[in-house]
Amino acid sequence: MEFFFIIGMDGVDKEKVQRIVYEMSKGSKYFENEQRKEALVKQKIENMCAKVKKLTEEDISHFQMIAVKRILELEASRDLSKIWMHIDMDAFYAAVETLENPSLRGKPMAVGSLSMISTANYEARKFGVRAAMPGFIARKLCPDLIIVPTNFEKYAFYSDLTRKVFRRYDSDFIATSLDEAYINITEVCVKKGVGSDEVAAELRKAVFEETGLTCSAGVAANHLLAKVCSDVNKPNGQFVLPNNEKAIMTFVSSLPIRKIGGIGKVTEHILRDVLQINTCEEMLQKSALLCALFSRCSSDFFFSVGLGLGRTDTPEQNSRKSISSERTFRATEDESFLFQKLGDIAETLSNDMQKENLSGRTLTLKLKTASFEVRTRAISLQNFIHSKEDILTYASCILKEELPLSLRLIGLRMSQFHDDNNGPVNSTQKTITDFLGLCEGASPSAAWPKRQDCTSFGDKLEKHDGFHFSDKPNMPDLNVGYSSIDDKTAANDDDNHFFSYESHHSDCSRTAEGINRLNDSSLQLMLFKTVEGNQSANSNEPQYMASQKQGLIWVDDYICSDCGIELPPSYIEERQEHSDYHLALMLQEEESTNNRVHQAQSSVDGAIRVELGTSQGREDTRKRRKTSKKEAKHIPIESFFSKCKQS
DNA sequence: CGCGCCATCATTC
DNA sequence: CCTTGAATGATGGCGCG
Repeated sequence: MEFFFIIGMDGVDKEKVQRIVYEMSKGSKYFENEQRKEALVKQKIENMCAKVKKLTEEDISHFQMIAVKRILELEASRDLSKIWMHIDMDAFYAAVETLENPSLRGKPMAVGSLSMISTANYEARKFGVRAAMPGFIARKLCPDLIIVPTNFEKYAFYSDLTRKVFRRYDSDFIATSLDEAYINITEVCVKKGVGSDEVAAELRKAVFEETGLTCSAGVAANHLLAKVCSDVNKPNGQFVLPNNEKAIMTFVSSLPIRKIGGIGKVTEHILRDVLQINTCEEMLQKSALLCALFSRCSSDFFFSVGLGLGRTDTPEQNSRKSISSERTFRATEDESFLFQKLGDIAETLSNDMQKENLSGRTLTLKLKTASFEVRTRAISLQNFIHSKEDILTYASCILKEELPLSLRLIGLRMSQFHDDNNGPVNSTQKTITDFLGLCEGASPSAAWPKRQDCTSFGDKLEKHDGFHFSDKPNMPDLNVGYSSIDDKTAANDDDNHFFSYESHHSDCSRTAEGINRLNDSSLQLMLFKTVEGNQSANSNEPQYMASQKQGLIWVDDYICSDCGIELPPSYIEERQEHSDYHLALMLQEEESTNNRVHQAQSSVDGAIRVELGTSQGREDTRKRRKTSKKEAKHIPIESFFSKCKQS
């Protein structure tokens, strides 16, 4: 298992780097978790392979027809009329630190901490030090490494300087982070009557003169390609991909899929191992299979990649959809410590929300256990909250349900905003006409995960909701929707510190009154409790469960006798969970037939969770549900947070 | 069935 | 000092009207 792909780094002893990373990692809880996740990906890949094998000739020709049709549609939407430039600052944080402390120049150095590196300069990269690598491993790779703590104000300051330059070329340029931006230079090229290569060189020169920092530029017909191009001659270089189809197709034909924004480690792995897709070109060659295996949205994205299509428009500014705060600490079970942390997080979250005058009605608690397993629990309220007290009241309520547990991270996220200034929920909503306009502009999304606007198309104007967009697999057009994740530094100068803009929940104290306002969701929580109470009174149930566990049969040591799901013998835990699931279902049925009020049914979750809570460690309930029914295909992939970055 | 809601996963910097 | 923090979107299950 490798944590980092060592890409294009001449002079790096890859073998040695990998060995050291492995030595440092193996045996740790983190490592175990990574292995667990890897196994799940492998399983998913096997399932998909099986699915491919089962496809008949007819199936394939059927999908082939669909694929060809969609590819033609996409091709027809190609827009070569714009010239986009993507700018990526070189080792930005490290470069800024070096600028302010020239003694660092020429020495291997990284920005971050011993637990995590944000950016490494090029000297450090020679040793294999990378962003997203923990500092203690980086030190092992490069004992002389200087690690400088992050200082975001500095970076924001220099980022602003670069943006002043960008603005001169495109007043509507799109900043995607402190160190990256998309700039539409179509007009500038025309006005100055020069080629895009000259414009790029000029802009980079201006950036250097006004900031002392170097950057790399990529020029192409759309965002997706421009971004790839800016990486080609990094650092301090540029690459122009001419706006003609031939050049684009040639470029794309040998391009490894991993270079594309939106295709990460897992997707790369799946595409390679299931369909032998390594280059973007092969996305088109395997189009029928892609159609067969992936959703419309995903397969269309893959085809776009194969065609070298991407966004060509400047989306209107998207407003924030959620705000969150989280903290990692040494794993502990100490509840008073955990609740104190929760309070801290609630406070920073509340402060952050006040800065932007936000109020939300969905609160999500995020936990990471000592074994690196991530769980989230959310509640939606009827009213909008923003005060520390309110947040803490509800958050504590959810957290209690999960304890006891050894945790290494707690996080809180608020979403479903009510913005004071703009009236209820998201006024910057697109109208249907806007949506169609976007579609006519054609371009499929530059990044894969963009179907948000399709959804709001179906919605009424105000309905837009932040956290989750339900699915419409059969929307007429894929598309578009863009998250211009601008930094907090951008434009939030509203110094309105209204503590009570909605009188009825402004100064609610965290105890009595807070609890009184508990609504539906909190009611559900209460229900959990009720069930739990019943259960613990019923003390013979655990044994009953234990005896039943052996009752379930794995046909051919592989297939569940009850629902047909396939789980290899080596998946001991998963099997255990699976039988627990059936058991919980049974108990559930028993209970509901035994006069149980419909309330109990509506909290299946709670019931299942509680039962399992006593039979063994608390496990996730969703997984069980997922494995129910015919849904044997998708064992969920766990997320990786180790990255494969090069910049 | 469509929608709201929840949980998990993937991705990015 | 032993694997970050913030944000977004996709996907999919479940319950409800």
